[in-house]
Amino acid sequence: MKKELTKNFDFHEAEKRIYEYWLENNFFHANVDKNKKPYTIMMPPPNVTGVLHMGHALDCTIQDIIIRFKRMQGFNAMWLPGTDHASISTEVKVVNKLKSEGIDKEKIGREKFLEYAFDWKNKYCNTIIDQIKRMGSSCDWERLSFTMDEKISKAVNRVFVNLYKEGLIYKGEKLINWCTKCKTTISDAEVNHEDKEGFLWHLKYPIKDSDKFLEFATTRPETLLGDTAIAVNPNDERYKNLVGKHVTVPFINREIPIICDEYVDMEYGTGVVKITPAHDPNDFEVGKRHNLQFINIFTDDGILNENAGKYCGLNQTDARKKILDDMKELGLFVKAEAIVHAVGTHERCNTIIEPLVKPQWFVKMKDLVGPAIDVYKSGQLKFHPERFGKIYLQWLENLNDWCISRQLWWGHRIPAYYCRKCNHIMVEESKPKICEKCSCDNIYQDEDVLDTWFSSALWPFATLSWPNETDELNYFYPTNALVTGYDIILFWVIRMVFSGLKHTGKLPFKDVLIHGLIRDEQGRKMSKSLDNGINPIEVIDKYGCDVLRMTLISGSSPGNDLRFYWNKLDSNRTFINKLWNAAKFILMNDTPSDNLIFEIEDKWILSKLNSLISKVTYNMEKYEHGIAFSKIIDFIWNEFCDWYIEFSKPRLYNDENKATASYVLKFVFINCLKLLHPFMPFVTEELFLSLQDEENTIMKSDWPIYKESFNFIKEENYVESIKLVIKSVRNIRTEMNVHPAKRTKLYVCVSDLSLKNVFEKCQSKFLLCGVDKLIFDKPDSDNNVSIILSDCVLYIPVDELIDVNAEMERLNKEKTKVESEIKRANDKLHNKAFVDNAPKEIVNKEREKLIAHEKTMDKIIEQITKLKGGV
RNA sequence: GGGUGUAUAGCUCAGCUGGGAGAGCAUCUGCCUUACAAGCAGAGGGUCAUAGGUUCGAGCCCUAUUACACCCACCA
Repeated sequence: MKKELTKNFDFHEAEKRIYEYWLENNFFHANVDKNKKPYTIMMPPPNVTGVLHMGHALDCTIQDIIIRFKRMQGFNAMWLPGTDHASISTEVKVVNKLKSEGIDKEKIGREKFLEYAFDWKNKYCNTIIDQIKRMGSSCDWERLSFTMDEKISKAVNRVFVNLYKEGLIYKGEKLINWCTKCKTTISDAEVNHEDKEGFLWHLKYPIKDSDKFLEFATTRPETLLGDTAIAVNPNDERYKNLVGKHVTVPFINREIPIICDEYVDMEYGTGVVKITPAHDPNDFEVGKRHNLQFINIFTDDGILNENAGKYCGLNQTDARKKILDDMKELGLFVKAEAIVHAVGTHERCNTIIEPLVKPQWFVKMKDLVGPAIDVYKSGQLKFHPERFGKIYLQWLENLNDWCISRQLWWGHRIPAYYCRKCNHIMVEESKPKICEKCSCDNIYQDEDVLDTWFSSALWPFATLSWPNETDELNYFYPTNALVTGYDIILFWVIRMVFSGLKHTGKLPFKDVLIHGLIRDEQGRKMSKSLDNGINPIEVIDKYGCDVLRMTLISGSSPGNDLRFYWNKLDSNRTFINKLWNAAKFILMNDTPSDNLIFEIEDKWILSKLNSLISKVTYNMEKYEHGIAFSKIIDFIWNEFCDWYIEFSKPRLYNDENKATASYVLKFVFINCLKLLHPFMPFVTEELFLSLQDEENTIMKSDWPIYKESFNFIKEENYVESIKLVIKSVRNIRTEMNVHPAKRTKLYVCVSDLSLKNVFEKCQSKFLLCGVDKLIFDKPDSDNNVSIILSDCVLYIPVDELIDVNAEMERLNKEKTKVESEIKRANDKLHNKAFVDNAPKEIVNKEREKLIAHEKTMDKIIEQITKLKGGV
């Protein structure tokens, strides 16, 4: 006898114990094994900025489902976990924390600051790892990585040096996005464009050697202090005669030329644009084309600098106000027009981005994007759902050079070294001892660190010790699938693809599985500011990990956002309970296997299980987890529990071929547990262990396989007929308010002899509808309610006299229903086009339906005639 | 300005290759039947956003429209 199960599943105790058991036995670890096919997933490393949220829980759940599925299928499955240093995000948090303790980053200096940052990292990293474990994730903890690990730093340096030597990384003075709050550059991808209400100011400059003015429009009047030209469209007749002349910028009395450039839109504003090459991306380009001067008027804090003359020291808002006032005073103000325009802000702190010209490091994208586009177009790289491929492509085709230097401390310091004496730049993996040009030893390293995504881009191979040609790298790389949210396709997926192709010559993964975001009950994004985020651990504490995982998977489809309902958790919990109780029932009736003789319901459920296995496997392979999962639930609840277990009871209790019933119960249930295991690892493991004689983890059991020999079509049909009779009788009894406990006889008129035999043999099954005796004959008395099915007529005897009129009415209603069915089928079959064009199976199916309905109709009419005779 | 997604039962959402509209929750009715009341049995509830088109046949494919959401973009 196996161990008894408690009343309910105690997930608190079990989850802890089972996870320990898995760890102790090293089930998650995968070694290089050339006899087995590898299956690899690299976990998108969560940022060490804080605790994990529901989105991570979804991410982990999907990956764990895939990896457990593949492991059971016999792959050498390896899921590598890790965390990301998240350069700017973490640095901002650490700076704030220090600030609250009265510590100033600049005062303590780089090294001390990094100590604090590592403390922070260690703290959150541990929390994150605990969270991932609580989610049941079967990742290979021995391979846990962090983006600032030595091996990854080594890869980062190697990549930087290689790209530099190939000319794909360069240092250049370009207009970059500057965050005046974080005091660092950021990449284009980190800039959000928000529509904001503002004004289009119409101002004018005096034209030199003339008493006329040139009117222009601008959204940023304060930048006029950095103007070095004013531009019109070359085709604009209005201003043709002015081109080549000069205007004077007031306050600083700078004379600037009137130039023409295609970029100017004649229709917009006055068709005249002031050009501030140092503070606007378009103006920057114009400035380069026309060799204009670049005058920076801002400090790194966004305050006007000494180039701003008397406005020096003012912030932008004050400067704007003052300049507009002064322009009015000078009579140079025309009007203000209210407009809505896009303003770039930093996605992390919402500060308005200031475009500035600064020397920074860039990755030249032109040569790198090509291969990344090719792998998609040739079908090597696949997105699920497919539509995300379009987004991938759209982004790749519009990429500008990637600004990778950041004026921060937390991150990979740029491996560029400068000679103090001759300013020579050396890019090397480690610090050169002497300057290769002047041989002096006065050398210092670039102060900046790299964009955090520079290292994430190398994640799939850097974690396996690239550039070392390790066995691990050759075996586990390229990986198989990448699972992530749609919000980081640009930041991460694209960069991993071109980096993988460039540095390893291989596509880092073939399948990209994109999931949606988790929203709150009202459909809002979960965010700190709304304080509507839910910690997955809170849910796990309350409901258990399996319930959380079910909730994240069921009723969702790939790529679509998902609302998080507490309500949904309750309904999922009931399934665990159902499963638990089914197991209890099976254990209670466990009988040693004997000579197995399968009865029709055994064959029916085995056959059903067989097709379930095939369908579920198909959906799993296509990453359709929600569909696969609901099919399993449906089978367990609505076929196995509701019917098979009920069918088995008379056999078990009366010892009629009990051994076979017990065997089939266990066999089917264990297969269900296996199918369920990727979704709900804990409860399935607990039950699997309880049902086995030996301790044998479900994790390493074989994924069920479809078997042709388990197809029992005939038996499936017989049992479906029995079910139909039972359902029909139940329906009538309820309609007639017959107490469920009341037992009746059932008269059955069935013409098909083999079906009659089946019914005869299965008498006990009809207890499920309160029938304790079948009589294969017409009843003597007329006091019956009749049920007409296509292959049989049933009569339920009633005690009281039946209301003939009511019974007539009921039969007539049935008749109308069947009539309309017959009409529908007839219309279809008389439609020559349908018969000629539709596939044969469809037409045949329609014919069969018609015949069945006609049979039913005959019987209904017969019954009605009989009733009429009685009246 | 360009692009993508969503619109199906009161609510939240599934619907795989085009072949009689589904689930969970909620509602109504009856049952504490020896695995399970976190349960069982039964029932009601839908013009699949709108208008066209393709097809023998459309929730699904095509075109247009409407509403909502998101992404990209330098119009000063």
